Amino acid sequence: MTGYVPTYRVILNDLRKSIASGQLKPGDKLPTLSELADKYDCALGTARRALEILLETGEIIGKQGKGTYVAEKKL
Amino acid sequence: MTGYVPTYRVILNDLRKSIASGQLKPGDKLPTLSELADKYDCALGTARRALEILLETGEIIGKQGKGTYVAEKKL
DNA sequence: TACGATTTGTTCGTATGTATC
DNA sequence: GGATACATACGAACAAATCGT
Repeated sequence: MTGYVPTYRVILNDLRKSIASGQLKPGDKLPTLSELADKYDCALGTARRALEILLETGEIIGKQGKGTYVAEKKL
Repeated sequence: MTGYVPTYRVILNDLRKSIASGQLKPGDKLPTLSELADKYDCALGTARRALEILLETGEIIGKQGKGTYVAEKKL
């Protein structure tokens, strides 16, 4: 089984793994939407969906015109 | 000022208010995507965006082919 | 059993706006 | 002004699950 995993979930999991492992540290800039879409061979909207969840949960911070960054750890 | 509020945020806030006020109780069925899109005069995708956030945060539960329901309060 | 209608779930494409560099 | 990048919104297509006939 293992089931089907939607693309946006794959991206979401990968990013969370990168943050948890310290590969991406607080303040670090994440790949752009274009880079993610290219890496996972998906549409921009699909890549964005992963980021939207991380944004909503406060795990990353989006800065218009600049990029998205790993949020500072909150206690 | 007062700032612009995106449509999906308006829907999100309204639904959260309905849940917090008890107007929508745990187990209750939420309006369908079509109904929300109709009520707020927006596209299905925009209405869905509000629900996706509530789904991600566990505030509601989606059941394919049936509808979306207010989640049981967790302790 | 089979079919259609309904509803949620995923993905794509496009357009426009806003902010930064 | 132009290029880059995030933010919102629309439309469309298809899959999967459910329900009623």
